[in-house]
Amino acid sequence: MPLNSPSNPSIRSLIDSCKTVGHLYQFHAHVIHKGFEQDHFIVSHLLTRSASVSYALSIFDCVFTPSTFLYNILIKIYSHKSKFHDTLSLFIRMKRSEHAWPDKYTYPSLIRSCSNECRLKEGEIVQGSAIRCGVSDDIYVGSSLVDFYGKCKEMLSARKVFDEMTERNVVSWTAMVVGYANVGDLDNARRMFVQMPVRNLTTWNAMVDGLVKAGDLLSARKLFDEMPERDVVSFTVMIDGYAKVGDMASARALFEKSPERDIFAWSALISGYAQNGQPNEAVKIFLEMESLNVKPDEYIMASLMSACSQVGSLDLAKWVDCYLCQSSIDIGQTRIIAALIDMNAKCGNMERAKRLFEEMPKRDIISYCSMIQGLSIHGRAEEAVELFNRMLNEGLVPDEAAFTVILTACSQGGLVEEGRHFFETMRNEYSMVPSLDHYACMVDLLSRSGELKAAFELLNSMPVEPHASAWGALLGACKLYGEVELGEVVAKRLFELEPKNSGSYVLLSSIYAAADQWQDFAIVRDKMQERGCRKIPGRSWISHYR
DNA sequence: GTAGGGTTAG
Repeated sequence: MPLNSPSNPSIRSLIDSCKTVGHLYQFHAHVIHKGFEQDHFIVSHLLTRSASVSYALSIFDCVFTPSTFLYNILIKIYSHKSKFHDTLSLFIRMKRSEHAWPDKYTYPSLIRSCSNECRLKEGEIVQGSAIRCGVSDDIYVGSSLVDFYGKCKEMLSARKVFDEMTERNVVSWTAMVVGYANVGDLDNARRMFVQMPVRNLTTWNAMVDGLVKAGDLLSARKLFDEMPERDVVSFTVMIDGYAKVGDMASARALFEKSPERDIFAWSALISGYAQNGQPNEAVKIFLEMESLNVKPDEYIMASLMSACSQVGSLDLAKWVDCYLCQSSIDIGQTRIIAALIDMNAKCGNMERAKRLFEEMPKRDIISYCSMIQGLSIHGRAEEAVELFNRMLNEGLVPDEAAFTVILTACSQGGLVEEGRHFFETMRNEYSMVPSLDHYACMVDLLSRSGELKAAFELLNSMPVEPHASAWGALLGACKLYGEVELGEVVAKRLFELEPKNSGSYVLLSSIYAAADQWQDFAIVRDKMQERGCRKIPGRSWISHYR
């Protein structure tokens, strides 16, 4: 490698020709071998090309007297990839150094690392430091501060910085738009958007995203259509918006129209399908993406696993599990482990789920619930109860969802006493107000085990109106246990709640039929026709309650 | 003299 003069301008192209991190390592070794590791020009290029924070630090630490330039480059790398504390330590090290002093280039990165974690107090101190350094009038410093206060939802402070800026550009204005949109103040966001002298693509995207996040899809789409130009971000923002409200047809249409598809766009569509009950479609899109050699990231894999959980296919789950383990994605992340456990548990691979679960350094409520639900789905209610108790013994505080999971498990396994116990525990020990779902579980549990009177009393004691499916569960049980009188009362409530639902009429009529009350049978069937509802075979929710 | 900073999507 020709490297005679350390400050040779061709050094940049030499470093740029390092295609992989491995090449860069080789080049770095060469630099050290030649004794050029003190050359700031070479080191700055190496730093900007280094892929990881730790590697950047190792290059940096070879330099005896790092300059302000080098500190600034490293602080920027830290502000993008590291925790606030590491960035701050670097800043303190810089201030103590005799060869470097913070300047106007230092602060934007430092402020950014405060914004990343919404460190309001620390950011204010950094702002004071910038003022003492005499760099607070810099447009980059000002814009970073506007963004920082916006991210911390302190729009009065953001406004103050913005108003006091001696010079503003499209970035400063956009930061204000983003800030207002973030706190839900769409009026002011729009006002800034209209007032600003120049708007760029980022500004438009930010405004569209603000409207999407506020749930105003119509205005967002209107603005999207008015955009002078659109990039993949513009499309992704809208696709995501449609996916969030469940309008997958519009999301798909825009996805097809998007001229470019990056990982965010694929992710928006896949997670949209996964979250809106179309898991097969999610898997299809994933395979399409994969065939185009786009490498999925952990967000996409989490969506895919959620889709698999819904499909419940063991083969598919095994394939995804293998795919994930062979990929470069770090499967140590809580989010990934949780999704893996959930998928394996729901698809019936309890051994794999259990191993993942037990190997976790610390188990949280989410992973416990995945395991409990998996056991419950596969008819292992007693084990589910055991696991729930283990969770309590570990000192974890169950939330509403956890109680829904355990009550469902008890209901499906016919564990009446345990179900009652957990229902009471929830109310008394954790002073939680049972939700409609919790009541519905209990009604279902009591109904299935033949305690129809208790179920009826529970329904009537509810502080809020139960949803129809809870009454439906009881009506189904009335049929099962031949309870004509109670069935009549319950059916009457259901007719009021859902006059068009044929299921209740069908159930009541078959209760009469089973009791040989054919006259009543005919009356109900007539009433059903009169009200214009038809029996839709196999589609009614009642089929769940047989 | 080379090299360094701020705004958008999960």
